[in-house]
Amino acid sequence: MTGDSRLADGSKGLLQGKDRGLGDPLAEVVERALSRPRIFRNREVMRSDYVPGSLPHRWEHIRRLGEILSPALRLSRPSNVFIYGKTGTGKTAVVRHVFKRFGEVAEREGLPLSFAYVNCRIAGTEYRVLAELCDAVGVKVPFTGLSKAEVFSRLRRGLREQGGLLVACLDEVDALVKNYGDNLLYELTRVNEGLEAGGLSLVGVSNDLHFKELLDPRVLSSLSEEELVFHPYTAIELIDILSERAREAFYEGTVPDEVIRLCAALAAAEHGDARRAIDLLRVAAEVAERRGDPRVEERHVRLAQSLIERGRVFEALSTLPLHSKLVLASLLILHRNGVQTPITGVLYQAYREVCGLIGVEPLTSRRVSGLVSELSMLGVVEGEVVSMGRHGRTKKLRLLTPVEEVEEVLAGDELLESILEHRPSVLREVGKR
DNA sequence: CCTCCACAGGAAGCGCAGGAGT
DNA sequence: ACTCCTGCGCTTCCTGTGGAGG
Repeated sequence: MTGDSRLADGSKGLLQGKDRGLGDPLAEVVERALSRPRIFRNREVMRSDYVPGSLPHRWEHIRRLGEILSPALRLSRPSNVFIYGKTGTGKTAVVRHVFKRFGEVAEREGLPLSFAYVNCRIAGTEYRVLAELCDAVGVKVPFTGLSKAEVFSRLRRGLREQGGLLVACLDEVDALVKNYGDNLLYELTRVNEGLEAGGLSLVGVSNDLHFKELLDPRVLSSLSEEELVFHPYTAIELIDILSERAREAFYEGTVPDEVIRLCAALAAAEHGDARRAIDLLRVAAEVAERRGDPRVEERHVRLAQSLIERGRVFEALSTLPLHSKLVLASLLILHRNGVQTPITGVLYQAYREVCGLIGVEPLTSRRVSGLVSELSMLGVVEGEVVSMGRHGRTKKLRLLTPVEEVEEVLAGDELLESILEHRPSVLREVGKR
């Protein structure tokens, strides 16, 4: 994910010493690794998918969710719950915490009760969400090949035959609904009809506060029989969270309070995202450890901040499909030639030329405009719709990512590297205006 | 005030891949 | 071998629109 150690390494540094040639190239690395002052006691604790034993400042939410779901322990179907709040406010952690505890109880008491956690954005499609739910009730379905209706009826049958309860958390449901509409949710909220014993309870989780507006009123009322709202953490709360993690993750005295306060303050400034705060502290500690410094300091945090940012950009850009890269390359070429904010038409022409240079069939303008929107959702470019009167209505595009970073990514690709020096003929027309 | 440009962006549908069932 | 299903990337066709210039 963001700022992982591969990126934090700075691969350039690794290459520089490669030809010294004498002896065992690993000897020094091994020695340094063993002798270096250690900062991490337990790295796991700082990972983003770690479920902590206690969640500071979320006791109330845990208790509420526990109360709502508690009928499950008596094998009666709990109300559906809808949870919303921004990223990194502890929604997922709270749900997982409650699921884990209840799961333990169910197992101890031998209750026919199971808990499923599905991240809809990662699952990606309605089919895969359904497949994961099936999996949770012990029904095996193939990756693909069945109609959704078939998978759905198998889920139903599974629930009926098992006669138990399934409490399913659909994390990031907004992603599902935005792409596929609320059909699946509607079906799922109705799955209990005609089941005498057992059934399905849903815990919907969304980052998007306006998500409710996308839902059919019937789905909404059934999904949010209960509601929980998570507010962003304040800087003070983040300090507690980080301190608690730090106590487990690091050796004593290696992470001073002011470092924690800095990480908390930086993350609080960006919507109180606890995950960001934890990532920042983790990467800062990794930087310090790699440099052989005995403790984490402010400069490590600053460095971590830029590493995470660059890592995110690099990751996002280098995994882009070919034509998105070509669009980006076109934008870069125009930028290099002094056109910082080209309009759609100019970009598309430059793109077609670029395609011609490397012998790739260009996509239609409609598709390219879609790619541009994707890039702008990634925060790589910015598009502002402007009206130029007689000259129509179009979009002014601008690179948001620093040029050098885009160059770095594109230059890594042989095919693209060769076109970056191109001087598009569109420029002449642009010059005329 | 009206026109009309140069697109934005929605809707629908196509062809293909990957896979299941028969 | 054949049919049927979904997802995906894409094209085609379309309607909508802010405002400079007439």
